[in-house]
Amino acid sequence: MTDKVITRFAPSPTGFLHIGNARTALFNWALAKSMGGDMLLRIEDTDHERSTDEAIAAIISGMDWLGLDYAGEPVYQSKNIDRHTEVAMQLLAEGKAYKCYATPEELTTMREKAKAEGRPMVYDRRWRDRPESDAPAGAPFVVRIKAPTTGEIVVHDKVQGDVTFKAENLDDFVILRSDGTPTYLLAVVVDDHDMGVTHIMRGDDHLVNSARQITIFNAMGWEIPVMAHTPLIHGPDGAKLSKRHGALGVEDYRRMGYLPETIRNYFARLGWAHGDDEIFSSEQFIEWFSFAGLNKGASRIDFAKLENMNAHYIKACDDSRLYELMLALAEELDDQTSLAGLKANKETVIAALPALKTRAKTIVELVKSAEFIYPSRPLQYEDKAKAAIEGESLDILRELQPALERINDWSHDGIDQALRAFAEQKELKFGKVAQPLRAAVTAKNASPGCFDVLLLLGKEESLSRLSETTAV
RNA sequence: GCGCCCUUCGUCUAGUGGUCUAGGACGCUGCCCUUUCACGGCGGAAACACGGGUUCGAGUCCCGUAGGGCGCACCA
Repeated sequence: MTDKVITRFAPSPTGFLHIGNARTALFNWALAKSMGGDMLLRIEDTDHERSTDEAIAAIISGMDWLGLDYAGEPVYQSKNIDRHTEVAMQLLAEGKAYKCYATPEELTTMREKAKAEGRPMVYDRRWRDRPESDAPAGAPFVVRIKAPTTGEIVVHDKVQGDVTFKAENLDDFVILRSDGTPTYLLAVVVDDHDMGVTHIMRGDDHLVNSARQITIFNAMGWEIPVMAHTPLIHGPDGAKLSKRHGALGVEDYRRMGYLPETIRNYFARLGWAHGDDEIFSSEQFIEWFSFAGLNKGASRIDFAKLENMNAHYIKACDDSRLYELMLALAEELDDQTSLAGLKANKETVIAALPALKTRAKTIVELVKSAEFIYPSRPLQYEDKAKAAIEGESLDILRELQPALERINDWSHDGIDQALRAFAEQKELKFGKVAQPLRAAVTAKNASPGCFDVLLLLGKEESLSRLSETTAV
């Protein structure tokens, strides 16, 4: 039991589940699963200003959508504040931390001076060894930890290797604010320890934090968990992922029509590799996951590749599930027209899916491609479709109409034979007949093949649309 | 500015001193298939940031330079 691997995902609820955090969760999840352990979820909600119930719900639903499960109930950091404070007091009592009465102004001056002298901007420990009697009576104070003043702190990182920081560059950071509340640095260490976390994997923007937190682990005499800092993901332009890149939250990806398995596979592959494997299941990912496969440098999101992978998973997806996904998306995007059309034509849509699947990169595109099944009447022709049914093509369609009406066997073969016979009789290339017919019936310039479409719509509907077209 | 880290095709990456005239994937592109759009099949262009070492031999090890990233709060 004591050997069981425990990882944790610890997002702060600030609006949505950030895709970068989601990937961190994915890695933690895979790590835990691969070692027969569990991943825990901890909501870092100590910043009341920014934490909302909606944000917490977004994180949980995002995890759920991605299929990332965690053991037990989410832990809310805000509920452990008393415990964090208790630890701070213990450190204070043991002389491993001290009260600092430096004012904000003093700290600002300190930073400016350090900057001017080209030194790291660290607190100069002016209260570290001053006697309590020097304390200004009744003045506010913060509690700072006594960090090592000499030597070095080494983060033994499973991804980055040993990263060394000189003690002089890491100051005595605050663990308890002047209002008595614990800081993030303290809270995380206490929670990680109390939750029995054995492996901490987080973005490498936390590397310096880890060095500081090691100080707390040591001061408390707690075992330091295995640490791993994963590279960050950047936008297509190489800059830090931000709003202007468009898709930040996992919900954005869902709304853009990506499948959860695509997101899992793509983001697992981003910054991590198992040889040349590109497409793999979550089971394989878990089986293959190891720190060794992680890269050190940041990587950029490539939406073209993401789309390609999504197209792959759409093709592989079961038709009835795809239909449900289409419904859910139409609902989420409040696309009432599609929602009604999809619901009213469930059988036809599902029957059309095998042909539609190969043409869609996203569920959004898939929904759009199904529109020909339930078009508004009179038909609204897309420009290119209109061009395909003008002039001689319109004449051909008019002559074709009776030929189609005579078809008794409305099957793939039956339609095939009739159309080819018609083309041969008129001495037309087959495309001269099929292409206008397809455009006339779907009102689109891109759709499944002619036979597929006629078959899906049925004889009556097909002829109805055709006569509407030729009646112009 | 200070600290830490990173650097193979446009992008994601394989590569752990010889098998690298550097492999795969996406994208781009040529051809084939074809009733549109796609799918699919077969090809092509495309990279070891630069400069020094070490070594019989370097994409792989070391140093420097350049470029990039992250961090530098009584925020998390």
